[in-house]
Amino acid sequence: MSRKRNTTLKELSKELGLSISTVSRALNDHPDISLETKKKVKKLAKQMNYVPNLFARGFRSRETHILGVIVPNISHLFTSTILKGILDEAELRGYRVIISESNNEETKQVEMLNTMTQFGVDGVLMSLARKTKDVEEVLKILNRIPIVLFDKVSSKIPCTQVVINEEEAAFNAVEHLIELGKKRIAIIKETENSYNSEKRFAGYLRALNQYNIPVRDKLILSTEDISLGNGRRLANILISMKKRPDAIFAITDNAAIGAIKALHKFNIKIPEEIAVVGFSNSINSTIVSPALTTVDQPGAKIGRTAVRFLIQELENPTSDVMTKTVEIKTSLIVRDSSLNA
Amino acid sequence: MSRKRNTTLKELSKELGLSISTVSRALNDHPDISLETKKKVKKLAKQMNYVPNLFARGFRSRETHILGVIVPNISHLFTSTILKGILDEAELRGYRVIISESNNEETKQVEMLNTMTQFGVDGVLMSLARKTKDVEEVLKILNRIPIVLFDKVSSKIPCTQVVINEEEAAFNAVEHLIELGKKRIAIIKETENSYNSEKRFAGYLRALNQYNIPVRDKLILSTEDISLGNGRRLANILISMKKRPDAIFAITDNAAIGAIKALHKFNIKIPEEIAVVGFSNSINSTIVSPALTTVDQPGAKIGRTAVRFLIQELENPTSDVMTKTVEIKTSLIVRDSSLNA
DNA sequence: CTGAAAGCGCTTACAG
DNA sequence: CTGAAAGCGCTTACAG
Repeated sequence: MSRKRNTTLKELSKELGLSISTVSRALNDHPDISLETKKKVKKLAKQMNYVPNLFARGFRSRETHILGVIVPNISHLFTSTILKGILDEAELRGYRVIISESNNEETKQVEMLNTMTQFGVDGVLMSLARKTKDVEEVLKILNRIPIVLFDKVSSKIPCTQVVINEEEAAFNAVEHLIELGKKRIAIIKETENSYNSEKRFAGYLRALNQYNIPVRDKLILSTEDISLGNGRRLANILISMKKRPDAIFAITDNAAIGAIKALHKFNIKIPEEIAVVGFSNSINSTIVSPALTTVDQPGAKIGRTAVRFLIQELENPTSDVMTKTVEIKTSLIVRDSSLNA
Repeated sequence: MSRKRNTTLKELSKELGLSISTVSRALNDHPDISLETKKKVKKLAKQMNYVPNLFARGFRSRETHILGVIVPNISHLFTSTILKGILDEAELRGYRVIISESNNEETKQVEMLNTMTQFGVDGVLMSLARKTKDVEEVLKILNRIPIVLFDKVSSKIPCTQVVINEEEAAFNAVEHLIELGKKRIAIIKETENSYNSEKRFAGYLRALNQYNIPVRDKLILSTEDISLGNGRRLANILISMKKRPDAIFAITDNAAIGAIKALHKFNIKIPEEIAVVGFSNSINSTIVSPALTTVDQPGAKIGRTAVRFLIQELENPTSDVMTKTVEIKTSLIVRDSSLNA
């Protein structure tokens, strides 16, 4: 099938007997051009199905109006919700979005960052790969184009960072358990000191301290990979204790759901004997029974906010280095796993 | 923060005292250039952190190596799994991917298609918006660049289509229920004749016919929006029948899960009294209890296949119009909702 | 083996 | 009000 080539300004100008410049100006509603000419030009343009080659335009102005997005894993519900927000907001503002995955590999992340700049993206939105240690390469790119980090961020990279109020969210979750009368509140967190895990743990500690509840090391469990399986495994450890906890705060929904499954096996009543709270408000949290109390993270809002800050930076290049951290508010969704305790 | 501009060939050539052409050729390993020159050039290029401007390159060759992707909704797990496959395969073959959403609106779909061509994407991968009726505009675009459809497709668009074996998958699911000894098998499907719903319904009918089981209109329920809530609602109708069905085949997991929740409320034993089978193998299907028997759709494979066909078409533009339909095999995952019945 | 020049499609300062 | 020309960064046929 032979493809039609796109109509160009040249073709239009030849057809009209006008210069390319005039045609270009007419289409862009330049004030110099007479109304009559504009009409004529626009009419033919429509007829010949003219679409401007944005590539050529961007090439000249050194602006592509393309934003790069790098995330660890696109098929994570929370991530794709953020992406939705990014797409919406970008489109609204006339930007296109190129998305790629780092698969949580630091080398891949740097590689993607490099090809993105090669492609001439105007800026990059990025959620860091797990265990990103060496930020040298990222800083190099940051010298060339603006970057805005979201969700998985790092204080080692001086740029705008959009996150949820992790610490406060965790505090609220644990406070909720305390208000329920729970005293022995276990936490399931990550071994590695990821930004998110650390903050949520800090919130947990602050809540206990504020309510004068002793922090018990035995009730603080960690796992490398905070999955459903590991949630189940760690919950089993908690269940086997002589003095069981009366609540479990897992820093992800999946781990919380694993815990629920484990409690179920042992016929432990949720929330009467042990209440469970998760983090994310994933779809699963409504499917599991009892439905899971969890922290709702407004993904789309995070995405939209990140785009807004990036574009602001792009369109005001004179402003100072942006290094602010923007916190998006979360809310606790109380469901059966911690109700009527 | 003042941004460093990217190094250009011009800068390199000035520094080296060579012409731009020579530098370009050296970097591209043109056989004409002496090894010595190549070494010198490459060394400086690395030193000065030179990255070719792919934009300029693509602009000249009229190939951007960017693929456009349009999906109804990115934050659908199945969709994002397909996207994962698309990203992987595209990257492997040196293509970038621009993603956008149609939000299931036909006008938005056309709009996205237009801006994508404006952007100069080499080709488009698309899953159609629900109820896409007017394919005129799509055909117009198809005259300019190749399109490959996946998942939500339409026979009205003459191009390569990548789908799962919907009909056979549904057949297998229903056959499985029949082999369990079920005789009154209800189906929950979509009102509207979407490609997927129609095919799955056809598979259902074929299975019943093949096993000489009468098709009962009362057991065929439809809903506009095949959601969890509607699954629950329709299941309630089935439950209230004098002669209840002994199995429910819902054409989506969500609807199946809704059905399970409804059965649960009425203390109906699953699968002994009523078995349930879904379609998608979403994460939820393992979270719900009993775990749901469902059809696994290899999303990543669909994505990868679609990319492969598109690129093949791009790189062999001489070949005839491509209109083949590629079917990706699914498999039935049997879980507790239909086990030991 | 290397260079000067044209051209991809567009915009825009400069002339008229 | 309109046009000729330069230029964005690159590749490549044409000369030498």
